[in-house]
Amino acid sequence: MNGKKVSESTVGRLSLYLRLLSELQADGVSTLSSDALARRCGTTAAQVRKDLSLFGTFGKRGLGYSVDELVTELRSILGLGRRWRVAVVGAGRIGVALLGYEDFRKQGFYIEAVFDADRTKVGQERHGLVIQSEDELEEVLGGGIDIVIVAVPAQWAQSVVDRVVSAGVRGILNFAPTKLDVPAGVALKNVNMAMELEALSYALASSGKRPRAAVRARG
Amino acid sequence: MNGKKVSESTVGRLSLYLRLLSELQADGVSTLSSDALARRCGTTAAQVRKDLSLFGTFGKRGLGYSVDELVTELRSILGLGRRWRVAVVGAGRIGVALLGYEDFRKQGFYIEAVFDADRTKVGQERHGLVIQSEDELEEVLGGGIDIVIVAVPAQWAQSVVDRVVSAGVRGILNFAPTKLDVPAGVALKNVNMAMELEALSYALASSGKRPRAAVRARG
DNA sequence: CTTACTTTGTGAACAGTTTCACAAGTGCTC
DNA sequence: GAGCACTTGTGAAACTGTTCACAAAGTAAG
Repeated sequence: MNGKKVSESTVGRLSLYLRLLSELQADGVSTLSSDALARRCGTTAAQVRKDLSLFGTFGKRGLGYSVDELVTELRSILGLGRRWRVAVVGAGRIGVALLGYEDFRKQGFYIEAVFDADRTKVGQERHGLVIQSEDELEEVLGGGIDIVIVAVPAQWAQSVVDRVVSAGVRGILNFAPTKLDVPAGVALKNVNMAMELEALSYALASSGKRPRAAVRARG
Repeated sequence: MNGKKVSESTVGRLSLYLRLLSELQADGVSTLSSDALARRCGTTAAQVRKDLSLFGTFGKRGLGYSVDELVTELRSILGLGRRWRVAVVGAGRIGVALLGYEDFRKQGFYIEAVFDADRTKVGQERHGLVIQSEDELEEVLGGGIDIVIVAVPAQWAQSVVDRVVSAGVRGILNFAPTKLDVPAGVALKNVNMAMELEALSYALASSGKRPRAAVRARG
């Protein structure tokens, strides 16, 4: 492994590679070229090789990559070799939908707590978890939660994030449609569905005006 | 407006600007400099001006931008001056959660139909919409649906997309954690929550090893 | 009207990412 | 083991997106 910096897009592609390789592994495929992987991920062979080369030398010339080995390496690179303890703040529609999302658990992300500010919800059960009061946020998060998913209305998101950060959490996934500030050293990712719809709106509206404005998102 | 190409990141920022400006407009702010806007959006003044300059000349030198005017312009640029007719395919947890998401409707995205392959769900009501059979997909979509949100399990997503595209829909928002192919001329956007979590995992895992690996997502 | 100050719009410089192109390594066959 | 077909890893080139820096244009005050 060399010490070059790794871009966000590279990390995104690594996730994609891993997902695909896991499927192939289940299908019993043992070896794969960068070209075959690239084709299935909608990228190029050179891109695949560059991405992987940031972390080491995993391929065999003339042969390609061992699927098993690459799955192992990618899981290690992405930090998926361990159990990540996750909490959800906000037991609204989105927050609750995430509680039951099996894909998270499959990759080692275990949702262990869910909070809501609404006293009438506190104590109720959702997908096997009892909704806790936001008053208990600091106490519970301090017990070793790694990642918090923020699914509260936009106007409260920043204050929730501030509390979460001061409770020592260093990874945040934000679903509130607003820009959040976190101190350096805290990783923040945003899922903004309204923004994606607006991007579609833009693509559709402008493709009507300009002759060729096809937009294809990566992976 | 000049004919330069507009990057995905620019479009994303335009959404952000619009959201912020709408808030300021509600607060009665009438005028704003690129620097003030940039600061609130986590970008730079030059970036704001470059983004806007792709579409026209909206500012007044020495003064800044009129909030009202810019809101109008951005809505027009993003194609938000109209009602977009949306359908959701997949009435699972995520699909149903989206039906009740008020933010969509606020920006002009109206969810008018929801489909599921599960016969036992068909006919049931969710958030005021009756779940329809996927057999009716082509017929209903042909009635003028602009955008389809795909919220089905990954292994069925591609076949749903193929049907949706051949029904004439040209905008797709995909929540299935898989890479989809669409023909040129169809706009596809992906929301991949598992991938975002993996990016957090990467950031957290590697910040433990390397001295300074703070990751701050834009927006 | 003139001066001082503010802010835009944009060409040019810079930085980051992707693609190209090819030497070097590997397996297979004869 | 020599020749052939294939594929990797990577420096260099091309491309894309961001930041800089400044002329031009506007406001405000005296």
